[in-house]
Amino acid sequence: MASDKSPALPVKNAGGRRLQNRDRLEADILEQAVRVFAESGYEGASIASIAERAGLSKQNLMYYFPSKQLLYQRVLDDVLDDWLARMESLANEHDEPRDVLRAYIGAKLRFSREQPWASRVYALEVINGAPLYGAQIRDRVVPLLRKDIAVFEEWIAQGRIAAVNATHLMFAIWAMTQSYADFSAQMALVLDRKQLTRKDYEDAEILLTHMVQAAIALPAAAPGA
Amino acid sequence: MASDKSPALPVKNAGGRRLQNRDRLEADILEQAVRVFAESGYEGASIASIAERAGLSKQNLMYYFPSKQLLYQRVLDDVLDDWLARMESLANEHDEPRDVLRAYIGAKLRFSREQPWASRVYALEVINGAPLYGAQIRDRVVPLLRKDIAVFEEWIAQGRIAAVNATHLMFAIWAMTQSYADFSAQMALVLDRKQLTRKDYEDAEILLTHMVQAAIALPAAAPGA
DNA sequence: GTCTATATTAGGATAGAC
DNA sequence: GTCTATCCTAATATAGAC
Repeated sequence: MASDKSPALPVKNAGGRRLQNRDRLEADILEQAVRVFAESGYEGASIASIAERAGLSKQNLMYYFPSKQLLYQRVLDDVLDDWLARMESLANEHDEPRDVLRAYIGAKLRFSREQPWASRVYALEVINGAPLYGAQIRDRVVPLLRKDIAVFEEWIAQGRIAAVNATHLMFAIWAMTQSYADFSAQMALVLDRKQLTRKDYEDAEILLTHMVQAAIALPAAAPGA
Repeated sequence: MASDKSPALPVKNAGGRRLQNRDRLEADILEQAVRVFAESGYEGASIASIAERAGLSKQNLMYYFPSKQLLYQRVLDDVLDDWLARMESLANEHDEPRDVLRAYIGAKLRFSREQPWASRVYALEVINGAPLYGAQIRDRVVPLLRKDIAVFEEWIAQGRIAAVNATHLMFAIWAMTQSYADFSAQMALVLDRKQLTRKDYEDAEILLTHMVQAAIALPAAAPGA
């Protein structure tokens, strides 16, 4: 009975895990880390819970990621990499504003649906005032948003869309699409489901596209001009 | 210099504080608690940091709020009380849909501006899946949202607004207004300010009102109908 | 190069002093 | 009724074993 409560199970870790290469193991850790950080926030998340889900000891995890903060920043780096890769193909001079915006909303919504943990980790960091990742946001996200806003303003100057506040329009698009990851729990309660369905995302895309397109629609041109 | 590093300062607490009545002291604690929870999340917030800001020891704080979870729930209760008091005066059968929506957006934006910590604490809870407050959200928030959505649907049935998806329209309004508290850090970075100004909120209100009103505008009626 | 035993601090909570 | 000294667990991180 003395061995009954033996802590930390010196069970030798079965030997199989350690044979997979480092990259693979790091990927496993990061996959669990993004979920745990999304569920509890940076300070609430514990190395132990991440390690447990990834199937190794917390001390072992810290061999691969020497500190909690480094792990967290790596998680956010990956979140941004994924998001930027999806979004940068848009907002070119491109075709019609309507089509560009439809594609933009679709891509952002898809990210919320396919990577809800990533969206939430990012949102948590921003809500908390970006204490640990503000510099990266300033360097990698803000320039992109500014570039998109400049595109809107160009369209306005060319008379292709209505003269709305381009900055706040961008904020609105970001907020509406982001909320389908961040606020999905409340949405599911309103819709009386366990979680949002594919159909819900389709309905969302239709409404959001309609809202943005209605907002930028030029007033019906006076026929005689 | 030996006293230089004395921990915990057994300074007798000055005697003045304890003379104020319990209600006043609880209000002080709650005011600091909402800030700390907003900055660090539930698990990240520590009793010690809340107590320190409120000017008492953590053990003493726990005399007034016996557990962290009770303090947290009390904070969220107060957040909801404040929010509900501001919102329930709206969404009556009321005048024109345009005016009702303008007032609704204005009130929700004002809450984001005046009570950013309250908004953020609530948002953090929802993002984390509402593990500690889901029942209250279901009982107190969801019915209100459903009622508002039903009002939209009534308007649609009466042909007073365009036939949009009322549920997602409500989600969009919530997301856009909420984001001026939750994402203000990122917005400030984009706008290159330390924090959002009154003018920013005015610009926001104009754009959001325009977006929603454009979305619900009836297609230009055929003149001869 | 990979993993584990150990140190150290800070967390929430209780029992007891005033 | 109000506040404080103390307990115990769990957190991150390091030093050292294999």
